[in-house]
Amino acid sequence: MPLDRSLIAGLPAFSGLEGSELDSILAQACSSRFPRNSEIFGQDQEASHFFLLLSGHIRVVRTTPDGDQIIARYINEGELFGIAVAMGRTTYPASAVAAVDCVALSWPNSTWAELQSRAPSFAGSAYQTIGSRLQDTQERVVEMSTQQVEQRIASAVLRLVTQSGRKGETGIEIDFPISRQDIAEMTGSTLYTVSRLLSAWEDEGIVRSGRQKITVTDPHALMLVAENRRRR
Amino acid sequence: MPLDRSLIAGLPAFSGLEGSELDSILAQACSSRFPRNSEIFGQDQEASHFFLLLSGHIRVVRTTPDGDQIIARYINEGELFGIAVAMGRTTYPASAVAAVDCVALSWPNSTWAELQSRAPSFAGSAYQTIGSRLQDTQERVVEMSTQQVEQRIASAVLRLVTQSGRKGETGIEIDFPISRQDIAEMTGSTLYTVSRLLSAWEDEGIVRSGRQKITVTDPHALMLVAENRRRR
DNA sequence: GAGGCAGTTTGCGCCAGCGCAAACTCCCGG
DNA sequence: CCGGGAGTTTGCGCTGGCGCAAACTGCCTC
Repeated sequence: MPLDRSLIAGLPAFSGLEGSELDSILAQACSSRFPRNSEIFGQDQEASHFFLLLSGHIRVVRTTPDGDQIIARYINEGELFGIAVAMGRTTYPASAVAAVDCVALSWPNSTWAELQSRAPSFAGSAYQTIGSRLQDTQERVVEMSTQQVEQRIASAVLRLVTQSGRKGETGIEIDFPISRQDIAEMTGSTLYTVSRLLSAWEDEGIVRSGRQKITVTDPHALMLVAENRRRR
Repeated sequence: MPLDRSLIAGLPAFSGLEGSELDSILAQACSSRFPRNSEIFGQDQEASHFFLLLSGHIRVVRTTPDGDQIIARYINEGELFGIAVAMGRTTYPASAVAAVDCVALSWPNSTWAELQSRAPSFAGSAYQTIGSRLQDTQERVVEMSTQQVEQRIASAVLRLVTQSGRKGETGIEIDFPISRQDIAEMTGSTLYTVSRLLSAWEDEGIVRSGRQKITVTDPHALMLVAENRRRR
């Protein structure tokens, strides 16, 4: 089945391209479904494709030699991922796992060079993506170096909520299942500490949370926690 | 004074370029001296130029709103830095300070687009630089999340020694002045802890260290420390 | 609707690493 | 050669956050 250009026309990665360009880019792409918890590519695997997430949420995970896992980031709808080719890498530096059922476009890496010359604005947006991920990661290093666990966890939850939030009954909720363990792996802490803090915040009326679910009821108060300015 | 192409001909960033191309790239560049401890550009400053370090060592520093400093990385001879333009940024995300007297080439950002089309392999190497910095930074996040302070500091010293090492009398030494505080800012620890560990390692015969100076006498033993495999 | 499993909560004890304070040492400039 | 300041060392006490263990809870399957 042919892919419709309306799938991608609105995305920033494709802004400034002609409709006909879009069609020819799409002609080389392939659309796939990835069920929840399936692996889209694995760490250190030969990089063969790059991807664009059409719908769903993806967890990017790095695993250390002795089995510790770290969540590098979550990918949201409309974002590029697996763009090892744009960094001149031949393997994926982390694995990508569908946090919910996902649909993604993929292109063989061999199309990168041609795409870059035919649609430089597309390549440019890939480079910008990498640049902003470098910024985010640096920011994370700064947080881990200077802030204590409570602030880091508050920041992480805020980021999740603003980037992947959905309006719910009582506040903004993270719109994919996320466990205490996941938050721990994003913040360099432990599932126990995350659980204790979420409980404490719930007592203060800042969040409501349950099994793989977090709703922020008072974002402003959570910002104060993240900045270590909350009065207790 | 005209710049000689031999300055840059050997650098990976310029591999695969004609001599005449080199000359025309150099014609747009400007060479500057930066005395030790001077600032080359400041964090959040409008990005006007990108740079190539010809000689010396540069410290890239991020400062938080409440005054904490983090060393993001050190730049060695032959490396690009300040390439905000390649990431589509308009400001420098960190400041750059000369760790020793330095000489660097600089180009106005306005030359980037032209350079990219005339010497795509040069631009490509800039993108690769950004990609590998992203990898390094992710690696640092993983270390900070999973390893304890002693291992992180050992890894940091090893990295400094392999990237900026110089053979000395009794071992390999870091060839620019570096304080306990600097190491603390690279590893998310404190100058006290760094000092204590260096003292302990000195007792074990792994390093020798003094004022702003570190010499690794037994790199293999230090690797064991970094991997948490040393027998005590 | 009855398990059962995956995820969560909470008590408890512990220790790695922080951070102050004070002393020390080395280097540099005059 | 002397003085001062920057960088370093070390003792000491404290505590944030870890990590085990055990109980609990809610969801999904059969």
